[in-house]
Amino acid sequence: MAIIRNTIAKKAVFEIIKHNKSAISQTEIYAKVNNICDRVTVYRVLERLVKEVKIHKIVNINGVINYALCNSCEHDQHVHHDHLHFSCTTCKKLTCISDNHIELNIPSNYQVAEVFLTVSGICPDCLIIT
Amino acid sequence: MAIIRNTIAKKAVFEIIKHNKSAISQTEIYAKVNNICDRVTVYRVLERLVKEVKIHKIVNINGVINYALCNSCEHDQHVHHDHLHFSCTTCKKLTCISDNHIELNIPSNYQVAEVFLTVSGICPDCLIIT
DNA sequence: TAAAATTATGCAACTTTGTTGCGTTAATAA
DNA sequence: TTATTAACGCAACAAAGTTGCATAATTTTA
Repeated sequence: MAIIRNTIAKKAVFEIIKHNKSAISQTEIYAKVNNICDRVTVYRVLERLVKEVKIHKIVNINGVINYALCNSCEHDQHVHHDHLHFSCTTCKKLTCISDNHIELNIPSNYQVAEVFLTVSGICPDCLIIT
Repeated sequence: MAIIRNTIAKKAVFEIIKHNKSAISQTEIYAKVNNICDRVTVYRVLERLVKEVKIHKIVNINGVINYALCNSCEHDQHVHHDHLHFSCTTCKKLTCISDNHIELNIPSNYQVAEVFLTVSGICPDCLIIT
């Protein structure tokens, strides 16, 4: 059984994700770590944090993978995250929106694991600029 | 005003997407065109088909962009596709599921454009194998 | 507390996916 | 049938992600 260590790089990456108001990509995270570690390390740290369920992956509408720790699921460890993600087409930011319980109508021969609900459009910040 | 031509490559790509039972990626499409055209051409054809609203893009839960013409929206040209996509974690296939009208609860300061609803899990084909 | 074990890192090299420029080919309209 | 120009192929490039391996750092244990 592998013991996961709490290294400097891991702490830094986690803090960046924690304090970022929207979900953030590997590229953006690497730009923020200020060369305290290698590009590859960021990938490996993210992988470990996901495995530990400290953060989770969210795919943007353009296919970019973002990482976030969602406020709405901080209190419990549910695998099911049926909250909503807002993907801004202007600034490309991905934001977590409060819980949105939805009723699904999926054929019984499909085994559902997770529900991903993403809405595209323009976020409040970008609407102000316009 | 540019006139869009109906070329051999375009017809081939369209046929592949049309006859594939699940959404398909550029890589998979290129593998199927059997060298009738270049890799770059597939990218450009897909771009044109999306612009013509003959096919549309769907992002898989792992960030892979897939293309499909959804049965549920063949009859009308609605920009809003609020049907559901099932993303199989075993075979990685992305399938369109029948319409699933959902009620959303999004703050009024967000301007909604499109709704993307993707469910991950195991598809019927993979369940049989297990 | 020093040595052994093992987790994590850096670096280099590589793969995959997607993009761009430009000269050439081919589809369509006249 | 020719002229126009959209579409293509090719080469080169860029971005994103992965892998192998030697080294560094941390933890265990003796």
